[in-house]
Amino acid sequence: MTPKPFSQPPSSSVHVFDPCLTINSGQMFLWEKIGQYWYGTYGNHILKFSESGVKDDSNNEENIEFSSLPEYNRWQYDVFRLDDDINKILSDFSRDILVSEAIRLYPGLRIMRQQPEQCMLSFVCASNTNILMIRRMLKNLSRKFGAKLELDGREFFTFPTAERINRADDNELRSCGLGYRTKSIKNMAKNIVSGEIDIKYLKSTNYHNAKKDLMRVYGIGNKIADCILLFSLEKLEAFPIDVWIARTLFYHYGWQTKDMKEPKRNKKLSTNQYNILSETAREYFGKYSGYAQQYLYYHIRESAHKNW
DNA sequence: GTACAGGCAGTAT
DNA sequence: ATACTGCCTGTA
Repeated sequence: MTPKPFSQPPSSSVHVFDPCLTINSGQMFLWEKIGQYWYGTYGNHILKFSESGVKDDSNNEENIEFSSLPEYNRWQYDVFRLDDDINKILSDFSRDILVSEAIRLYPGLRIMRQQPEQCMLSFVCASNTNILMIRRMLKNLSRKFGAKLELDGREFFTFPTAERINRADDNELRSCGLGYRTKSIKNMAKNIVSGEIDIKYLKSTNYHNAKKDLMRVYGIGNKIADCILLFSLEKLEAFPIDVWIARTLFYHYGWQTKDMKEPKRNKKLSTNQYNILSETAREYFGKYSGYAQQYLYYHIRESAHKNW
């Protein structure tokens, strides 16, 4: 399975991030727009920014108003990854036709940096379900186990800590709509509290070590581990492969592993197939493969008129 | 009623 | 290594 060579020259245009587009891309679950403001749950913080100013003066984000509760100074640098050199990252793989098309259509799309504990507890709920359902589960969890904060005369709930989830009653968790994921989130929380899952270590070690460590937890498989690594543990080479990405790798890139005749439905990727495709993607897209995945994912979902 | 939605673990071959 | 199966919940 040799990757096709790049077939387009690198793009040299300037890229400016678009927070709204980024939030809408399905990587973040607990953000909502109320009036002209976006509000997001980030661990024990509620983050807020104004939408106005993004479109009119797209060359700087100075006139976007950012705030938070409790105070988190300049959170946008962490959360919107303004520390990334986006032009360098995009030029790393923008010669690929499909990704460069996605970059042209959605130049403001980015990856957001999530709070690791929240990210782990969130994505462990994301198996075999859709984004609407994930949102519902996480909202229910926050309402039930998070702390209530008042902002702009409205109630918000922070995301529950692992410690709180760990001592939550199974039936209470289940009543949030988790179903069989109850066991998974409970195990995730337990592993975080006990220190079996050590966020500092996961951040500092390399991609493969961190992934191996994460996948020891009940409920964390290949895909969910990659999401956690990409969105919260600084592993930009992580390339999560869901059914959509798998179909794209098959139909567009022609990267079929043995027996992957038609990944239409029922045909789930085996662990081995996942690993082969994942490695192939990293070789092809480079050390920022996660960004390429995000552009691909958004593009193919939009083309399919999927609702978020 | 049936099919499907951004997987994973357990078991059998 | 791969194939098959069950699984909560909600919607079309």
